[in-house]
Amino acid sequence: MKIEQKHEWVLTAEAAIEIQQTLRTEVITRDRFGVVNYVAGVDVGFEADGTVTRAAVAVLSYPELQLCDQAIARRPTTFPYIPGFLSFREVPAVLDALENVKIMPDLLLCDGQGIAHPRRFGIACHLGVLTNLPAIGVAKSRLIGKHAEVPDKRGTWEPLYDRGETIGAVLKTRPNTNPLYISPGHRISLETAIAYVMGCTTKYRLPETTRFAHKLASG
DNA sequence: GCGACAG
DNA sequence: ATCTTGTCGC
Repeated sequence: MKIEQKHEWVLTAEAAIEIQQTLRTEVITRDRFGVVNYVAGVDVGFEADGTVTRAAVAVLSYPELQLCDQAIARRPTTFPYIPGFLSFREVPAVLDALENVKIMPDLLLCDGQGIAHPRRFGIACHLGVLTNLPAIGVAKSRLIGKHAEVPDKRGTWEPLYDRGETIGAVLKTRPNTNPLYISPGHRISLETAIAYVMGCTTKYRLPETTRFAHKLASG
């Protein structure tokens, strides 16, 4: 897959904010996709004291969740971890990995937030807009927003609010474990995003897509 | 000014 | 993210 380069990756914090505010206007939070035959999990790890970024993409069949394709890419780390700017650190390597995938996924499950972000442009939005693929933000912890406590039962969820709007959902994918923070990344609604995350999750807290991608990105 | 803060 | 064994709880 060829990916259009919409902007530079070597930037100042001010330039990064400008890019987020520009690209956020392209984010679509309604369902704009057809049949989903393949879902992909995306994850990133680091090597050599963090100087090398390693991205992994795992493509699974849906709804069977069998691993069908995978790709890994390495790239020098050029951006530090700053809350609110995670995509500038991880996306370049992920795009490299996506270009090496043979089976193009119909949906992306990303580690991190979608619109549940200070400027409504988390890593799932950034990846979705640059690839034009439907994307969901699946985070293991909260970046922003408030929510009620989630009942301890698989499948239950509570809305995540910020500044008067619903920006995501706090979803219990498994009893006795911390919930996941789900938010639309691109071309998908919150309700549909929740349904697909549940559809990709079996007996563990994390979706199978994320679990496969994590194995690849870690060793 | 004082905390909070995806991976 | 990463450094890392055993251990607590369903």
